[in-house]
Amino acid sequence: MSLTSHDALTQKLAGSGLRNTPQREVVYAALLARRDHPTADEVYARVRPELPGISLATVYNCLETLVQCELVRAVNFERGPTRYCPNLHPHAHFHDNASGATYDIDLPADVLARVKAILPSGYEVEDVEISFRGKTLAPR
Amino acid sequence: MSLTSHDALTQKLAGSGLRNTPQREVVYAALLARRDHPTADEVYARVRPELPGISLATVYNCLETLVQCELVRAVNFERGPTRYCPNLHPHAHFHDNASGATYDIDLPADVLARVKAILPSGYEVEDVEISFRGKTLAPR
DNA sequence: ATTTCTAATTAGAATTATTCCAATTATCAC
DNA sequence: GTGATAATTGGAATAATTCTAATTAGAAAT
Repeated sequence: MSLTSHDALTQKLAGSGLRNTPQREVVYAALLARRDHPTADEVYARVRPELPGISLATVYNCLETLVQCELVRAVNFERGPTRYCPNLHPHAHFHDNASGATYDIDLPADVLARVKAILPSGYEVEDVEISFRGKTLAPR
Repeated sequence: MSLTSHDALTQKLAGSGLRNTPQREVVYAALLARRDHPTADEVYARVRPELPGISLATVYNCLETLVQCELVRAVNFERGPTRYCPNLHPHAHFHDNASGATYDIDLPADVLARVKAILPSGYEVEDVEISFRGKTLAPR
């Protein structure tokens, strides 16, 4: 992990009164290294070579912590396992039926605004999730 | 269940080469009767008085069948159990953090079109899901 | 440096929602 | 009615996640 993302992590954690740890570092680094929306199991497999003693429970804990301090987004698609995404820009997700892959789709601010505007008054939105399902024609 | 929804069900099922059954009838009727996005367990509880011998597995089967023939939508929110919705108009969902309730939010065609338009070419969309999370101010 | 306090991690058990399976029952076409 | 197929059933199995109690590590205070 680069110095800046290490610092960003430490700082964000401190902001929530949490410590940085080797486990949180490698989990976050794994998400940054391959942004293919891995599951907790996949993250576990990727960090074990780096930190062989880490447990799956800790991977779950670290991922949850990263979601809490808003460095990572949890992505759910139908009944599949939760996937994790370090992309903090507003974006939607596209799930390829055939391959099971998940792609980030940039979400322009004006479209996001239009979507939020469909809510009647009295609904106070904290989070919006937009996901597509379909097939992709060319390799991405 | 009204005569027309009975017929609609029988016809839709026939269209997919499937039979209508007492189990499918009561499950569909339960969804139409209370449109509060029940889980499979909740549907099971609601149909048992009507059809005491029905099994939970059958409730799951019926719900899946109804989703397949497009009379019902399956709604997933984060890691919660799947909920079921007989509203076929294009709509989004709003999840109230406090109560856990799910509300349908009408989705105008132009907004849906704008959302679909964020996809680059090469992405062929089959389904869009938009969900909000937040709190509601007044009782709905 | 040691103690102390709390946070974080760990291994494994438990839970939840769902799916699978093999056996029975119901229905349709003939 | 008979045979073929679809649907249902109860219970076992599964997958992902969460919980729990015990241990370890780190920071702060002495």
